[in-house]
Amino acid sequence: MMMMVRKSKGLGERHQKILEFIESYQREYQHPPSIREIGEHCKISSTSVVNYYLDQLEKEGLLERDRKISRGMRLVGNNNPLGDLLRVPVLGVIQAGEPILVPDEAGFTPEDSVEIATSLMPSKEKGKDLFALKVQGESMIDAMVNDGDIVILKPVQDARNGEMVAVWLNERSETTLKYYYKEKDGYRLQPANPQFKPILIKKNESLQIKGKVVMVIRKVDRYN
DNA sequence: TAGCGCGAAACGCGTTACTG
DNA sequence: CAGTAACGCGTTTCGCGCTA
Repeated sequence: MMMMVRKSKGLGERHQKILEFIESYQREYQHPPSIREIGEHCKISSTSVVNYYLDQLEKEGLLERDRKISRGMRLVGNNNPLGDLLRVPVLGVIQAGEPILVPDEAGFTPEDSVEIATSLMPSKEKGKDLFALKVQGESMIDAMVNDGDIVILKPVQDARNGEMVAVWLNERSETTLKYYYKEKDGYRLQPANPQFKPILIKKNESLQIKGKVVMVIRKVDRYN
């Protein structure tokens, strides 16, 4: 006998509508909608039904849910052509110009986070506990790192010469973003902007590498 | 009859706002 | 400043109508 019933796979009208709504809501508000908001928009009067559909979408692999957190849902699959997003915490601001004092003893203050598509990442860095810093200053301008950009870093203790790193200068209580070179009598922190002089660290001063830059998110100023 | 699609309402829990 | 009321939100339970 013929049936017009939905197959167990495949999406019904409401599934589609919910997905579209989540997507557009997310674009507008930068976070997912609540169950009640979905219901309201999709003409579903009961939260249990929305939950019911979200469960199904999750089973279909179109949605990920985190039940610990309210609004804990995320679209996956073809809805995001770039692939999964990785949330990277922005731990604070780092100087790429003259190094300056930083507010707390850890060197960084938690602030915000950015999402980057894993498909854009160097594959070896995936899954590491990366962190991000907002760049202030222009000493790395020739390395395509500008004031206001965000750099993604991998936490490391050592770096090879020529790598761009975030370092903590113990004796000076300062952080800075520079190219790293180890030399006979200490370290040289080289800016990429010829207008800035390298910072020379003598052997008796200590320096702590916080991480090396694996990716740069450029800020494009469209207002001038 | 069993299972699905759906709705109403109660419930639980964390956060925010108010108040003495 | 503690106590509590209000709120936002997700989860659970129950029940109804339909159909295979």
